[in-house]
Parts: sequence; structure tokens; C-alpha cells
Amino acid sequence: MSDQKSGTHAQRALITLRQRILNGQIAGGTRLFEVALAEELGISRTPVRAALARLAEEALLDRTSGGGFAVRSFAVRDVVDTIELRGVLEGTAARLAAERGVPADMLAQAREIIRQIDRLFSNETIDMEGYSALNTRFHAHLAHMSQSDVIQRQIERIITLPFASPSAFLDDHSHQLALIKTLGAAQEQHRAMIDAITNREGARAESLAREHARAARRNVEMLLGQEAALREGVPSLAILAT
Amino acid sequence: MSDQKSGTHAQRALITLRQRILNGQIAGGTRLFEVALAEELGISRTPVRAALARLAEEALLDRTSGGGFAVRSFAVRDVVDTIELRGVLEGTAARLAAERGVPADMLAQAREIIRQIDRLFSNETIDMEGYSALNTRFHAHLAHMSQSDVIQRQIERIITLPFASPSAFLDDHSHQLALIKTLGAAQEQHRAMIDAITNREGARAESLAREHARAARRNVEMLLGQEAALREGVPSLAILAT
DNA sequence: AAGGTGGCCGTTGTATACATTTGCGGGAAA
DNA sequence: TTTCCCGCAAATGTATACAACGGCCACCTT
Repeated sequence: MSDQKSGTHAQRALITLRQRILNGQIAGGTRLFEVALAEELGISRTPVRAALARLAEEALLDRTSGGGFAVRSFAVRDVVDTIELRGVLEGTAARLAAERGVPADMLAQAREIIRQIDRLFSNETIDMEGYSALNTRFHAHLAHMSQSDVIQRQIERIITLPFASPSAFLDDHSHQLALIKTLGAAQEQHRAMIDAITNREGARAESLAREHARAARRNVEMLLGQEAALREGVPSLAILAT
Repeated sequence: MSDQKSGTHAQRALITLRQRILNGQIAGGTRLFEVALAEELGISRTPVRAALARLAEEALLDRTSGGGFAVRSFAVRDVVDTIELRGVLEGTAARLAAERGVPADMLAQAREIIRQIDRLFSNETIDMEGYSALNTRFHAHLAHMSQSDVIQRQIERIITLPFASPSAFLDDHSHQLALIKTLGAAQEQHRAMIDAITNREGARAESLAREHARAARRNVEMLLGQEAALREGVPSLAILAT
């Protein structure tokens, strides 16, 4: 089941382990041992070490004092704070874009993405995968518009966590009914952000981006208010410590 | 000269390479080869790889497409943006502290640090090393008061870059005359931040922390305005791409 | 019974040989 | 001359054996 054939052993191990951690198959705090993993995956310790190092880089593992690795554990508070952090970073990207000014063609690209999302809305049934993809593109483009490599890197880094991605929960099928109603408001915020950036209104752009991220926080809180059974279908939250 | 005796080969290699990069001895963009480094350091490829992986984790190296590593290059813009980012993160820490409320003893600790800095000022000549240490402690404590592990980690991560540290330039001896005059204002900002947090004034706490970081940016700009010769004594900026 | 102390075993650290990949350069053909 | 392709060399990927470190437990001593 986990024998993807792509690339090197280290890459496969990385993918497998990442998936297990994000799935919650390995509890937070669990120490990972090179030999055990190597035997289980049928490879030697060397590629395992490489994979573990990359997972530490992705902040999914902590380095323990003795030199080993342990799975990082995410409490609800951490998920909320991480979403807050994304809001802060995207807010900064939006503010910098406004303050520094964005070339016309870059703004045009942003508006084009918004237009494509509008087009999706004109259909009777919403194509959630399509929306998710376009939404991700919009947010990536926002980071790009900051014209700051430093900010862009930080944003890219943080959204590797599935629950911190701008399109978190959009692909999770358990509660789409409630979600769909919020998409219209989200799109209005997209529009307002680009408007603020166009007018060089830094403070407005920043606070819009922050509020925009709050929607994700509301989703988390809504999901956690439900019965556990209903949460089964939400892979983005599977990593949560119980 | 580089044969510190502490710990493992990997640790020594990490320290040596980190120092070289921060010193600017290895130009940004330079690709690092395992074999070459191993031979030069007199160790095998294995600990070299480990060291390179950690440096990538510290964002001092980029991973190249083929699987190798290259020294990250920092332009002036990147330094400025990184300081801005610290301001944003510390601002967020201050805001969260204010919004969430900070236990009395934690606030007391913050005030104690401020008091110790006051005491330094009462001397005729300022003990810069002492100020630097206390200032670092104050900022670390601020991150702690956010009561957010996520935010705290981000701040700790970013201030490993010497020019992004809250006490950057304080230990660089070339221009202390100009700096000393700014310390009083900085201390007033420390005081105001704690006041804002005590009164649960989130927005005020945030904007104070941001403005506080601007001082570091001014220092960079001042230093870069000087003749190159005068910059020799500023190790924090040695990494800058020429 | 309590405390120290020895050694075993599990874990990471390191070196090294070999496999695999990739990028570049040179040569041949169009 | 240009382009394509082949092959070599240099780089990373991998396995494996052994070293070194450390924690734990059992046993011995007082």
C-alpha cells in the first residue's frame, strides 16, 4: 500500500512517514527509532535518517536531547495559533504589497483568479476541488505580491501543515453544506484585498487578510463542536492530539 | 583554529560551517559539496551530511534541485524584511499576551528585567554586554508571555539569524556612540509594551513591538550608509551579499 | 534496606565501499 | 555550424559494519 515507486528510498520514506504523522497514525510525542523504521520499511538506516531530518525541517518532528526524533504533538490551541499565524503572515504580505506597490500585470493576474472563481459560482453546483485549487493559487499569488522573499518563504513553510493551508477543510467532505455558504463572503474578501492593495491602503489590506484567515478558525471550532464521529471525515484534523 | 573539541563530528562541522556562512567567508549561492567538505574537515561524508541538513533547517542553506545544498544569499532587502518579520511576530506575541491575559508573576518577571536595565542606566558608562543580555532576555520573555508555543517557536527560529536578533548590532563595536543614545527610547518602549499588555490593550502592544523593531532597521540603514571600511567591525552584517 | 557500581543492550555516530543518477562535454551526423 | 547522443566523471544515494555513548537493571556491598 505504501510502495509508491517514485524516486529514492529517502523520498518514499519521507512521504510514508509524513502521511502517517498527518493521519494521526503515530501519536504525538512518540519517539521514532531509525532501526525500527528501517526494518519496517525494508531499507537501511541511511535514507531513514535523511527522511527524519526533512520531517524535522517541516516541523513535524522535534529533535530530542539525546539526538533522536519525536513526533510533534498538536493540541487544538496549536492548530488555532497556527491559523492565526497564517493570518498574520498573509496580512503582512498584503500590507507590504500595498505599501510597496504591485506592478499592473501582477494585479491583473490576481483579478483573473478572482474572475475564475466568480465563473465557478455561476454554475448551479459548486466544484469544490476547482474552488480549492483556485483559492490556493490566489493565496500563493498574494504571498508573491509582497515582493518579499522572506515573507513568501515563511508562508510557504507554514502552509505545508494541512490544517494551516488556505484551502484546509475545503477538500474534507463531511461538512461541505455549511462551508459552501461561506464561500461567497470569502470571495468578497479576496476582492476587497486586491482593491486595498491597488489603492495602496496597507492597513486595510492587512486587516482584511487577517479576518479572512479567521474563517478557517471558525471552521475548526465548528468541527470540534461536533460529535467525534462526524470528525472522521476531516483528514486535516487527524493529527490532533486526543 | 576550528578544532573545538565539543561533542560529535557532526556538531563540530555544524558550528564551523555556520560560522563560515555567517562570516561571509562562503559567498551566497555557493554550492557545498559533501566530499570536498569532508576532506577539508578531515571527517567522512556522513557527519557532513548531518551538518548540512541542520543548516538547511536553520535556513542558512537552500536545497538545490539535484539533491545538494547551496549557501543562501542575503541581500539588503532580505535583512530589512527579516527585521520587519521579527517586528510582526513580536507584535503578535505582544497582542496575544494582551488579549489572553498574562499571569501576575509573569508580568512581574518582565518588570524585573526592565528594572535591571534601569539599574544599568544609572551607571556612568553603559555596560553594553550587560544591556545586550538583558535585552535578549526581555524579548525572549515577551515571546513566552504570548502563551503560544507556535509563535514562540517562530520567533526563536528567526532570531537565530544574527542580524534578526533583538540584540543585533549591540555587540558590534564600530558605532556604539550613535547606538547608546537610542537605548533610552528603546527602554521606554519596553515599559510601554508591558503597560499595554497589563491593560489588555492588544492593538497598542502590537504596534509598540513593531515600532520597537524598526530601531534595528534604522541601524542597518545607518550602517549601510557608511563607508565600507566602517562596516568591517559589524559581524552581524558580514553575511550580506556584496 | 538503600545506595552505589558494574556491565549489558539499545540507540545514535561514523567510516567506507558500492550503486545510482545527473550534468556536461565531445564527437559524429545532418 | 548546429544538434543530438553517447559516455565519462563527479556528485549524491544506499547499505553495512563497527564505534561510542547512555540508560537501565541487576547485583553486590555496606
